[in-house]
Amino acid sequence: MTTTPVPDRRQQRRQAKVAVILGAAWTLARRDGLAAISLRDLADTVGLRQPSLYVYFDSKLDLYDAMFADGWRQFLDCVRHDYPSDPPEALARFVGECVQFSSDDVVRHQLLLQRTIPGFEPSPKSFAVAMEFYEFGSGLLRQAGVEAPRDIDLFTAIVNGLAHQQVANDPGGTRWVRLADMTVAMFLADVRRRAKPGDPPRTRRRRQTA
Amino acid sequence: MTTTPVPDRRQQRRQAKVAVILGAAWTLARRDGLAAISLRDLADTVGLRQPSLYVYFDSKLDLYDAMFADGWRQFLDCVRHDYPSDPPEALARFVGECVQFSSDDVVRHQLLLQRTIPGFEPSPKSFAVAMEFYEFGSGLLRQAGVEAPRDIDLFTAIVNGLAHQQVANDPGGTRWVRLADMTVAMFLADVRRRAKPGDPPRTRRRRQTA
DNA sequence: GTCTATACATCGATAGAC
DNA sequence: GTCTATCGATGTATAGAC
Repeated sequence: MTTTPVPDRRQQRRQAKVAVILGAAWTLARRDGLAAISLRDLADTVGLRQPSLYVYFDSKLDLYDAMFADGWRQFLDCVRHDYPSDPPEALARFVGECVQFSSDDVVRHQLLLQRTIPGFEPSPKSFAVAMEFYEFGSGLLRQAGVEAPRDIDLFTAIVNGLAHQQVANDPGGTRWVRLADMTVAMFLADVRRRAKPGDPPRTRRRRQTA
Repeated sequence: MTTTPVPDRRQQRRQAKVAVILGAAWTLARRDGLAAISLRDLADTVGLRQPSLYVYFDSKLDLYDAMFADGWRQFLDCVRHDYPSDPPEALARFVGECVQFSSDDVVRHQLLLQRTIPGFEPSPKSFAVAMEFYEFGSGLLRQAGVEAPRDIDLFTAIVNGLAHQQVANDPGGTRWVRLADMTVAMFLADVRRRAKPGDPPRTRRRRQTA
């Protein structure tokens, strides 16, 4: 969505080529490691010479930035669907899919959730995609009755922890994915337990749009 | 502990120099990023020429391996002390210190707990130090009545999650460190709740030595 | 052990022709 | 937009003097 009312053909061709390059970059990253991507390898893969990549990306860090946004879009596409009407059930489903998503691609998980590339900082535009994901997850949490910042912090830590352990110790498997339901139940029970004394009526906000 | 009964002076001098180099390597890693360490920079810092580093390390990956073992030793030194006699209390203290330790040095946390350096795999000797830490933590867990592999998996995920969020979103702060007590209480309550029906008498093992 | 010197392959990045 | 040519820096490694 730029300000151009009719995105012309060149822009479309360009974006299509960018998508091809990004796909090749992910493949190379999975093969050699995220930090070990070679721009010459990448150029070869897509039938270009190395300097020609600079037509599409200002630098290698700019390539990482595009991959960062691309990865969070994949994440959003993965979890944005219909959920069970029962909020706790929906939350458990969401957590399981998050952990599975990380497990499915280790280097993607590294780029999105760990900060390991020296000098890389996501641009505001790319970071906005990550925030969109965060807002979506916050909506599911809210519907399950979780709104305190402290509880949200704890929740993000738990989900990240499951994903991290899955990626680090059982990549491609389901050892921690399988703990999602049990973990969400533990978390929600604890939130309710701590909210019991007094139990002030929660301030209902307007429903989320996501 | 080598097989040499009396480690001679040269070995001591050598190990002292290795320690100096490692210290400089950590400093450079904190400044430039873990993957961005330059062996020429490192040599300059300790008053050596680049080829001379090869007297102490076989390669750059071998340097990372030494840093890996060094970091886990630091971790062990940090958490190996007297603990409250109450096991849940001890466990909470332990978790808080783990998260704080990660928060204190982001690149150290990256090297020890994330696998981000392409091609780096800890040697068996270095990995043994990490296992020693794991055994120590398992001992504290066992004393708190946690022995099921599933519960241990969940616990490691939770601790890692707190540490990761602390490092990624509030480096050097205490935002997730402060959640340690509450989180351990939540975890132990859930373990007890799930163990309630039947409650088979736990097989008591001999007390840990650590 | 440490140095000088050198070699090689690879990397990100830039200049300028077409 | 794509290319050739080139740059400086890097990691790795070796030879040989002291």
